[in-house]
Amino acid sequence: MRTTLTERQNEVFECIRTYIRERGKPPTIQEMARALGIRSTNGVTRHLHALEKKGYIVREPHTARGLRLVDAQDPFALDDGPPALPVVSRTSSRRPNLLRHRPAAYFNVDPYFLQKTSGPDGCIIGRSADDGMVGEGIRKGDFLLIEERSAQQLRNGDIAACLVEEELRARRIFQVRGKIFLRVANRRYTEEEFRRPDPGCYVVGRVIGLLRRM
Amino acid sequence: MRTTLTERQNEVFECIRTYIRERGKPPTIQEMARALGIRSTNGVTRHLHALEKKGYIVREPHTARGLRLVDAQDPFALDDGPPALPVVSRTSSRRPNLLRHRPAAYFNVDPYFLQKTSGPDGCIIGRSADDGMVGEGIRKGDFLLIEERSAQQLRNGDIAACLVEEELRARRIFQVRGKIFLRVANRRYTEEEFRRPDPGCYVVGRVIGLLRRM
DNA sequence: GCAGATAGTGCAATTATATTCACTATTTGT
DNA sequence: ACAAATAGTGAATATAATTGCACTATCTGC
Repeated sequence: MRTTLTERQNEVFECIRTYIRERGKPPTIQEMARALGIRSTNGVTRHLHALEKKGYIVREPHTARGLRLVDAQDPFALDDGPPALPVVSRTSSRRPNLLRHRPAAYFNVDPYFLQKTSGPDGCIIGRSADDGMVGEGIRKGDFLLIEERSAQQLRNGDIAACLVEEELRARRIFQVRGKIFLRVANRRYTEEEFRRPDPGCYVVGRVIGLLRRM
Repeated sequence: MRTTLTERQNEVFECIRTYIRERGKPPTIQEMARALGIRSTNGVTRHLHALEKKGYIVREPHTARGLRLVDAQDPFALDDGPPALPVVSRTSSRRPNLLRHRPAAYFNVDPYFLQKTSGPDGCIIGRSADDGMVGEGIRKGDFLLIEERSAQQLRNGDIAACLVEEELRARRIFQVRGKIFLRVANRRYTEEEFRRPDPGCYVVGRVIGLLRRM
């Protein structure tokens, strides 16, 4: 049924996804335990049960690395085509200039969704990395239409797309006295706070639309 | 290095590749033995040594499924252009044949969002008339990508787009004994129930995607 | 004829990995 | 106030998987 994930469960999921992308195979339970700072393999097992019940992974009992992401062909291969917006690939908040560097794909987006903006040039697409904004209808995996803007250009209460380390997150942004607050719309997640120039948080821009495949 | 493979070695390599494509992780040595009709794991190990020495795989000693193809990448892409889908205007459930009659607009939708379907021909766009599915991330005013299907073609639990009188609603559909149940994901809304041929309710199809302007 | 690559069998030793149980603690929904 | 979901520790156990050794057999080029 694909219910939403808790913050911790999302970390587990991302840990698996990262591992697969980097090493070409799913992690073992102990490797996950190490990566997540959990000292008991059973702790991880519980998370896996939860992820499986919620439909994010499929498990194959009694087999090493017996684990598959349901998300499936996530590396949506590079399809070229007519003018379109770049779908940014995973980028670190510490290297924001790489954002447009090597897009994972390009999506055709109808101009209707780009109204009010300066046009398609200043827009990119990114993928929501967690469920922090389910309360506002933004789910993990949704493609966010982002109008690139610096933090200074955003107003308090805008929905911003931010890179927090390796994750792209949609959040309501509030900026007060040199601090950035990223407010969530999901009780299982917590508000985050950053000092203004913080390499761990890069504001990509304002979220002006959303695309979802179901 | 990359010298050429013997016929048998190529069979081993293909066996690995197939396995990874189908199961999302590399095979164990015993699984390869079984698949190749070799009765001793050591027989396979020798092949793996050969493949590694020739540069076709990388091995990670002492780890389950500790194996990676050096090659990688089998891209998939089917692509035409950006099809334009009709955005249906207000229609009554009593005149479903007017659905495609005078579209309010056309949206270009990236083929990525139409994958898994028979193509753009059977798809239309409609606008969610209420907040009955906020719990699943669908809000009033969202544009629903709808794969046109009759009620019979939908499975219980699918998210369906239905015309209820003048309103287009997204709902989880369940059909039991000649009745249609439209389940909501919002506590403020109530489940609805219809007899199968009910002019007050017309099932347009399955919701396969979502577009939102913010 | 013979070294060297190729392709196996069968078994035992040793890790790696998954599973289960008992127990604690916090948060969330009703 | 209570049940259920969430998040964990720690230890014991069973199974899955890799590795190593000894031995056989067929090719190939020189």
